[in-house]
Amino acid sequence: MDTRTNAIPIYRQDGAHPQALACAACEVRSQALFGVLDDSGLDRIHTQIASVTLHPDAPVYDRGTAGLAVFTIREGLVRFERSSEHGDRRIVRIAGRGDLIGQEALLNRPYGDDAVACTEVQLCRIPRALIDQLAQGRDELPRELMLRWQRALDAAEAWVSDLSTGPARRRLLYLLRRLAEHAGADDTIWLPRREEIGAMLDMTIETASRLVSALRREGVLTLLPGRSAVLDRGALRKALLAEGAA
Amino acid sequence: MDTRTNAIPIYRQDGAHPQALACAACEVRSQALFGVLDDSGLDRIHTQIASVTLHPDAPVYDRGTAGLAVFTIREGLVRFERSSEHGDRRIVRIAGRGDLIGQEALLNRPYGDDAVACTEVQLCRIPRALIDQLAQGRDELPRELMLRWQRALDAAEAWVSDLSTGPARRRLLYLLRRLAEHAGADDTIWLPRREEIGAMLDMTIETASRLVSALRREGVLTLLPGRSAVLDRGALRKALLAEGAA
DNA sequence: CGAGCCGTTGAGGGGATTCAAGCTCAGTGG
DNA sequence: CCACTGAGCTTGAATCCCCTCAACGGCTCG
Repeated sequence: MDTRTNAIPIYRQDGAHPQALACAACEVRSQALFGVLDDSGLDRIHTQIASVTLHPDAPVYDRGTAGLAVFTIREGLVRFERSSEHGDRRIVRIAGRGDLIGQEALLNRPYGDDAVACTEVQLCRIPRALIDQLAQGRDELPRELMLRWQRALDAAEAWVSDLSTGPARRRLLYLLRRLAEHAGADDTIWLPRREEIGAMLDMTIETASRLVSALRREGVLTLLPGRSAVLDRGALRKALLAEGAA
Repeated sequence: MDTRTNAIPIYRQDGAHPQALACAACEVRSQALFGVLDDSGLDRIHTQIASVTLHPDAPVYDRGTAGLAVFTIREGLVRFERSSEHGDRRIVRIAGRGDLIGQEALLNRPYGDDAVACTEVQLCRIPRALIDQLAQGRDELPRELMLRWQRALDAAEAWVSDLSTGPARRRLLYLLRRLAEHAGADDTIWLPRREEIGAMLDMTIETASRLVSALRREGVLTLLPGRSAVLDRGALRKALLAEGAA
C-alpha cells in the first residue's frame, strides 16, 4: 500500500508558534503517532517538539544511551544496527516515513540499537515527558503506542524469516522488495552501499556486489548515480517467482 | 539472572474459586503480567483465566487467526514460527517462563506467528476483554504491556544479530547460551530436535547434527535421553571465546 | 517384525568467502 | 592541469564451509 501523497492535508493554519504551522501541515501527521490527537491537543505540544534533519550515516541515537525522546520519521530511512561481541555489526531492521523509533525511551530504558540515518532524514523529536503527560487520561495514545510496538516486532521477525533465511540471491530480492515499499517517484529506491547490504543480509561486500551486478544485467535494477536505483517491479516479481517453487 | 525459585510465594490462600488458589499461589505471578495487580484486583479475575497444559509440538495459536486471548507462560518453552512463501519455515523467536505471548490480540490483530510448544508447557489463557477491562483507570497495566512488547522486540532483534549471523558453529553456540537461560536444575537444558535447530539457525539437519556431535565430543554438551542435555557452561564460554576475537 | 522417525556419518558438489587486482570517481594539492 | 590518493565497486581465482545425496543404526510403535 502506497500511503504517500503529494497533496499536503490541511489541518490548522492559524497557529502562532512556528512549529504549530509545521505540525498542522505535517504530511505524515495522520499516519503518525499524533494522528489520534485533536487540534486542541495538538495546540499544547508543538513548542516541545523539535524538527531534526540528518545527513546519511549520521547517528540518531546510540545503543545503551539513556533515552529522553522518541522520534517520528517524517522523511527518509533509518537503520538499526547491533554489533556482536565479535566486532561485526549487523543491521537488524529499518524504519521509514511515519514510523516511530526509540520507544524504549518511554519505558526509561536505554536505546537497544544504534539508529543511523540511511538517507537524508527528517525527524520530529518528541520528549518522553510530553508523551507521559499526554498519556494521562487519554486512552488512544497508549493503544497507538502499542500498535507501533507491534509493528516493530512484526518487522523484526520478518527480518529473520525473509532477510536472514535461504540463499544470498533470494535474500537480496526480498530486501529489494522491502526497499520498494519506501520507493520514491518513478520506482526510484534507495540502494544501500554494498557494505550495508552485507550488514543487512549477512554476506560479504563481494557477494553483494556480484549479486547486484547480476540483477543489473538482468534488468531488475538500473543503477543511478548516488546510491539510488530504478527498480523494475515486474522483473523483481518474476525473479522472486523463479527463485522458489512458490 | 536465574529467577527460578522452588519456594512458592504465598499471596492469598483463602479464595473460594478453584482458580483463585492457583492465581494466588502462582510461581510466576510476581514476574508476570498481573504482578502489578493487588489482591483485590486479582480477586475479580481468576474466574476468567483458564489454565492450559500443552504437550511438545502442540500449537498454542496459528498465524492469521483472529486472537481473543493472550497467554502467560507459567512453565516451558514456546517457539514462534513463520513459513516463507517458499514453503520453508523459520523459527524467529522463543519465549519462556514468565513471558507474555500473543499480545497482537489486544490490538484486534491476527496472530503474527505460529506459536508452538517446545516442551511440556503450562499457560494461563487471559481473554482480551479482561485486559481491556483492567486497563481502564489503572496506569500500571498499559506500561507493563509496553514493557513486554519491548522485551519481545529486543529478543527478535537479538535473534537476528546473534542467531542469524556468522558461521554455523557460532550460531549454535549462541543458541545454547540462550537455551541456558531457561535451564532447569543442574544445568539441564532443552535440546531441540535437529530439524528444529535447523529452523532456528537456518541450516540443514545434517549440519546441525554434525555440530551437536562435535560439541558432545568436546564436552560442551552431554546428551540425555528425550531431547535434553547437560550443558557445561565453562566449556561453552571457552568455545565462544575461541570462536571470535572478543 | 517391519515401518517410520530421528540422528549420525561419509562423499561429493556448489555457493559463499577469501585473497587479490584493477576500476571509477571525487577530493586534494603540487 | 594533472598526478596522487583513498573510498567504493567490480571481477577473477582459489579455498572452504555448508548443502545435497546417500547409507546406516537406534528407537518407538502399530
